[in-house]
Order: sequence, then C-alpha cells, then structure tokens
Amino acid sequence: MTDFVDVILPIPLQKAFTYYITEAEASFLKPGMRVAVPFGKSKIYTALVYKTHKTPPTVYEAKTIHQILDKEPLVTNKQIQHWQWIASYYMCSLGEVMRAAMPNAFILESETIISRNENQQVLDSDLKDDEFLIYEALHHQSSLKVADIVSILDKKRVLPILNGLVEKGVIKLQEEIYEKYTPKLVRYVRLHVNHKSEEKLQELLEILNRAKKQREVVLTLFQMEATSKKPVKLSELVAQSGASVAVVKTLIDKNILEDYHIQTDRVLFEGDLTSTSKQLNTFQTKAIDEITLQFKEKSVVLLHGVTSSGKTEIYIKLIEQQLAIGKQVLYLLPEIALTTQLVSRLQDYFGEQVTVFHSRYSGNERVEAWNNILENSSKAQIVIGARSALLLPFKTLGLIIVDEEHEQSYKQFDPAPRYHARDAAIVLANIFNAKTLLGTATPSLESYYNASEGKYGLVELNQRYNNVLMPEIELVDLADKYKRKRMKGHFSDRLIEEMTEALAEGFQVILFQNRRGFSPIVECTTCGHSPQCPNCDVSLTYHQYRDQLRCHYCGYNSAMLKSCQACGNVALDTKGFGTEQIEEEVKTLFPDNSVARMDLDTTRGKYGFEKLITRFEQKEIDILVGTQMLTKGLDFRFVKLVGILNADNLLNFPDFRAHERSYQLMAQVSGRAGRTDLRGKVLIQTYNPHHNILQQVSTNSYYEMYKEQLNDRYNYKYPPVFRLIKITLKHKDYNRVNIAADWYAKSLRQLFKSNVLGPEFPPVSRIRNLYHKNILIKIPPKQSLAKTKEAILKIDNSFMSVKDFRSVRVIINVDNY
DNA sequence: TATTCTCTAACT
DNA sequence: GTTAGAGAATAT
Repeated sequence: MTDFVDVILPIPLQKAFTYYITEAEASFLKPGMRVAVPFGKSKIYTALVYKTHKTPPTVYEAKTIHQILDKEPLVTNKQIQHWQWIASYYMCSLGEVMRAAMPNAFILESETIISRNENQQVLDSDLKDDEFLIYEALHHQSSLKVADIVSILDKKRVLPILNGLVEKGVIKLQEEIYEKYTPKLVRYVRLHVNHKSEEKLQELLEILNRAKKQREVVLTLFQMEATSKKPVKLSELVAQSGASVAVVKTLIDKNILEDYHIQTDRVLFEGDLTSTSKQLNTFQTKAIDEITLQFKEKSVVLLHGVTSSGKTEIYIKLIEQQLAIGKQVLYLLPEIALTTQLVSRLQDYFGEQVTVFHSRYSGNERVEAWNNILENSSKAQIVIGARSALLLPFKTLGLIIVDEEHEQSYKQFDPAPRYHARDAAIVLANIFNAKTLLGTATPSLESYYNASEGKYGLVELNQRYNNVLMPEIELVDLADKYKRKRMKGHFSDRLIEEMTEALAEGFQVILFQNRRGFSPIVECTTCGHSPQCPNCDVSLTYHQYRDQLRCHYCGYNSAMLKSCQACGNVALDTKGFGTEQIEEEVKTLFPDNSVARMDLDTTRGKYGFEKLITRFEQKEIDILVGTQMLTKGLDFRFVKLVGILNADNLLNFPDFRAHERSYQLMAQVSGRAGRTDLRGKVLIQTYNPHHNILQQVSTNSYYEMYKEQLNDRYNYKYPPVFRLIKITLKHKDYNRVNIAADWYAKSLRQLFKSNVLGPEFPPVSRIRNLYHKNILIKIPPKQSLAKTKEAILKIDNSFMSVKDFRSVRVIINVDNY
C-alpha cells in the first residue's frame, strides 16, 4: 500500500491528518468528498478529502479509512481555496472553517452500539451486579446505546463496566454511523390499480353505497384528480372531503386506495410573481451606469446611497443582468431573520430562483439549500443569506452584493472562524473572477477609505426615491430640560408634543433605546449595594415582565429581590433605563395608543420578529419601542417620527469606533422616518447637543464625519490606517491570566515594541467565571500582515509549551472590529 | 473540539 | 473500596 489521503477534520487543529487508502480508493477519491475515518480510541468522524498522495507520514503509522461517503465531491475546489484563505487570514484551522461551513447533517458521528456476544456461554455467578443488569437487559433488547446503559444503571461512568464485559466476552461493541439528513416525504393517494377499469369502478361504488363517508372520499378524490390533473396529497384529500384521516386509512387498508410518497423540498416558494422590475429614476439609472463602468476596472464598488434612495431596485437590475448571462448571485445581509421584508421583495421579482440561507434554518433545510446550490439548480440562482452563506458551494458566481456593508454583525466573534463577511466576500468574488458591490447609506470608515484610496470604485446616490426630503432632525438638550422641569420620566416636552402630533395625524412612532430590560442597575437606597452576577463581573439588569434579575452576559437569572442582600432594607431603587421602562412610560403617557417593544426578549422564537413586524406594518401598533434591531433595513411607510431617547450612552461607549457607530446607528434609525411623500422628523435627546457627531447626524454630513474620524484614527493609530489583532486570554484563575498575559505581551513587545497595547482587563473582566485579559497589536500600514501573523503564531507556540500556561485559553482575533 | 486518561476528594 | 468531578493529554 502506497496511497494516502490527507483529510480535513472538523476540529481546531492546524495539522493535516493522513490515512491509508487502497489504489482503487485513490483513483476514486477527489478533493471535497467525505470519508468516514476512525479517530481517537473508538470514534468514527466525518472528514473531507483534501488531497491524495504517495508520501507516507514519517512519525506515525497511518490508519485506514473506514468508508467513502460520497460519489461526487460535496465541496468544490473553489470553496476549499476560499476556506483556506479564511483559515490563514483569520488564524484558525481549516477544520474550524469546515465546521462552520457544512450543515451539521453532513458531519456524521458514530454512536457506540452494545450487543450480546452470542457464541459465549456466561454464568450468572461470574457477573457483578451492574454487569448482570446489562446482561439481562440485552435479553430483552438485542442492542443498546451508551445512553441506555447510563439510565439502566443510573450511573455516569459506564465505560469501565462495558470494557470489563467486553474483556469477559459477554458483549460486543460496534460503532454505527447515521445519515442525519432525512428527505421530506409527502404522502399522496390514488385509486388502487385493482379498481382502475370502468366496471370495477362501478362495482366499487356499489359496495361503498353502504359506507357513505368512504364513498364520499372516493368521489372527492375523483373530482380533485379531474380538476387539478395533478397527484393528490393525502392532507388535501382529507381537507377537501371533510372526512377524518381514519376513513382514508380504512380505504387504504381495504386496498381501494393506495398511498405513495414523493420527496419534496422543505423550503418552497409558494407565491406569485407579482412584480416586474420597476422603471428606475434618472439617478438610479445613472448609478447603474457608473457601477457598470467602475466594474470594468475595479472588482469592488462601494454604493453610497442615502436611506430610501432606492438601492434595492439597483441591486435587482444588476441581479437581472447576471442571471441573463447565466451567473449565480449572492446577496448578503447582516441578519437574515431580521429582513423578511427584503426577502419577500426579491421573491416577488425572481420567484423560484431565490434560495434563502440563514442560521435559523434547520439542519435538513440547510442540506437542501446546499445541494441546490452545488447542482447549480435553477432554484439557486440567487442566494440570499447572512454571513455563513459565503461558505456555500457556488458554481458560477458572477456578483456578490453586500447590503448594509457597515453592519457590525458581518464580523463573526465567538466561535472561530472569526471572519468578516464583507472582506471574505471580496476574496470569494476574486476566486470566481466576479464583482462585489458594497451598499449602504452610512459606509464603514474602512470601506470609504478604501474607496477614496482608489482601491474600490465609489458611486454615490444623494437623492431619495421620489425626491422625498431627508427627515428634519432636532436635538433636545436634556440638561436644560431637566433644569427647567420639562421632563416626564425620560420624555422631554418636545418629544411628547411631536409624538402627540404624529399620532393624532394617524402616523406611527418609533422610539430607540439601545438597552433592553427595565433598568441595568438595582441599588439599595440605604447602603448603596447592588446585586451582581455570581458568574460575571457585572450588575444584574432588572426585567420587569418576569420580575427577574438577569445577567446579559451569561444568562444567569434570579427572582427580583424583596430586600437588600447586604443590609436587609426593603427600599430598592433602579438606576438607568432600558426598553421595558420606556414602554411602560409610553403606556402611561399615551394610554389610548397601542405600544409594542422590539428587542431580544420579545423576538425569541423562529417567527417572533416577523410577527411583530407584520403587526407594525398593518398599523396594529402605533408606537414601537426597540433596541438597535430597529435599524436593520426595515421599511415602514407610516412612520413619521423617530425618537432617540438618549444618544449619550452610544457616544460614550468605550471603543474606538463608538463615534462612527453612533453616527451610523442614528443615521440609520433616522432613515426609518418619512419614507413616503411626507417629511419625517427625528428627535434626539442628549446631554451634549454640541457634540460633533450629533451635529453631523443632524446636518446629514457623512463626509465631514468621515474626515474628522479618519483624522482621529490617523492620530491614534487605529483602523483603517493601522490594522489590529486582538489577543484574549481566558482563565478561571485571576493570577494565572495576569502572569500569562504579561508573558505573552512581553514576548510580543520584543518584536512589535510600542505597537503592543496592554494587557488590560476589558470593562467586564469576568464572564462565566473566566477572567479575561486583552492584548492589542497595532500593525502599521507598511508592516507585512502575513509576517506579523507568522510571528504571533511562533510566540503562541512557545507560550503553549509552558506547562502553566497550557490551560489558559488564547483567542486570536484578526481585524477585531 | 471531543474524548479519554489520571488524579483527588468525598462518599458508602 | 467506589465514584464523581476536574484537569490534562491527545488525536493521523
């Protein structure tokens, strides 16, 4: 045997894993196929063929593969190429990218099955109590799973016992793998072949004369078959005939009807093509021409169009062009579950050609989407999806649209790969020789910078569709309003006036408060003690609707306290305010109007968000209070007023992007106001009405904001001028993180000198009982990114070889913004 | 990452 | 003596 295969395993290890294969297997296997391989002591894992070769591994004996799982590659070469870029750029393993990319159902795992060893005589007296229990159980059931044994013995450690039994030859262990994907089958019914002829039919109806219900069902079936000329679903037959399922079942049992199954897609488009592409206005036409022109020279174009300027129509035209030349289009959105409006809009235009892919899909739904895209099926010419859609098996990608390019949620933070979807999209497009269009009303600083440096093309659209005016923005000075006693709770007299007016005219109002819950801090009025999370270094937020205290970091919750834990005083006060409190105040201020709240707490569940949006669209809700969820590209026609309750907690956020983000957020929220012919109004309450960002928001001066912020970034050495890599160390022992972080930072400093910041504790230094410490590396424009990463990896390796540090978790985050 | 191994403290 | 739990080692 001289043939070997290198495989990718879905684990965070940099190494390639090599297995033996036969010559026949070597000629059959292609990169991108799945194989099942033995891994570790007993388990069987799913691995992806990376390449076949004839070089035996030097330091270990390769195992043989267990089984080939695919006839054709499931993953394309271009995908692997793209994954490789992600793994090296974002400093993670290929296996981690694979895990993120492939639907869970493709990654099979084995389960241990326990069965009796038939050819061994066992004397009961040879067995201990536990062993006997298992032996006995196997007389009733031919095979058991490990979990069954756990429940039979009511013990956690069963492996030693099982191993003992194997040694005695009483039982056998077997690894079994399951296909996790189950196709969806729909049950259909038709007349059994025995009754197909005329005379038999007459006979049949005679017989059924006495069974009225059954006769009715058969007649309904005939009628349905005659009218639709399509196979009849069992469920439809039941619905149409009004009979119960039992009646149909009797007919099937009697061989009068027969049932059969047809495989269907889980996600089907069942609508009509209601729209054809609209006539574009002159600005939009001009923008398209410019984009097309820019694409001739540049592979990326940034479309900077103010809110409501009709960017979607432009996208639609560009998609049409790609479809016409037989190319696939990928449309990326920040969070797909939040943008049902846009999805249905695109489906209205393109109907069945649209495939949607997002994290709220079930495993089976994802498999279907994957297969459709891989086969370049007509159902998958346009793929709309969040970040993870980038990792799908495209065949002929022609264009990637990254909508709301500035959105933070394009960057993945927690499990690796910590990639930024916008940047990974550009790389993917290059692999396909395709183009990338970035669209937004408020470009991220780095994209606008790239555009002004000439790296990207830039197309600007300054006119709102139908020439609707930009909303009028008014700043309300909270300090002044409080002093002059013009406040009711958190509402200034101006906000109340405007709300009253808008509501009286029959319009809707949106209120923005970037904090959920009722209040973030609960405090004792006598001793000043406030309840903290036992696992994290934060105070607990009070949630009124369940009368709970909750930690927003780890999910810890407890009932609201009746008295102070420290001094026993019953007078507890709340500090700060969240969406719940605002909702409450609105209810008392406007008792005649309906109020709803939109935040993480009210949009749990698969359709929570959609339901809320629909209710708001249908004007069942007059006032909507919400967190930044409100900003995600929603299009409400009857909103005239947007109120931002407190702009200061945005501006004072401890992050170098706080100002940029505040601008984007406020500009986006403001964009929700007045989207049809009337002019909207935005009220921003703040203690700092002279803050530059607020001035820039109110005068809609993106360019000024950009210049000023860029200048700051230049001075303080931040992106887009410098690059950043953040290294986080986590450990449950406070001292160990400190020592480890100091060691790490010291090694880095030897190379990068003053461009290493920290180590520092983040504002919340303990989360889920782990202490965090951050080190930040700033990379000057001229310094090679690749070499920097190499150096970091080297340091990381020697760090790991220190025994005391091995238990410290190190997280490397490239472009951590 | 997931599993297995090894050690220790606390139980019957 | 047994067992649960934690920490460390290891995977081709």
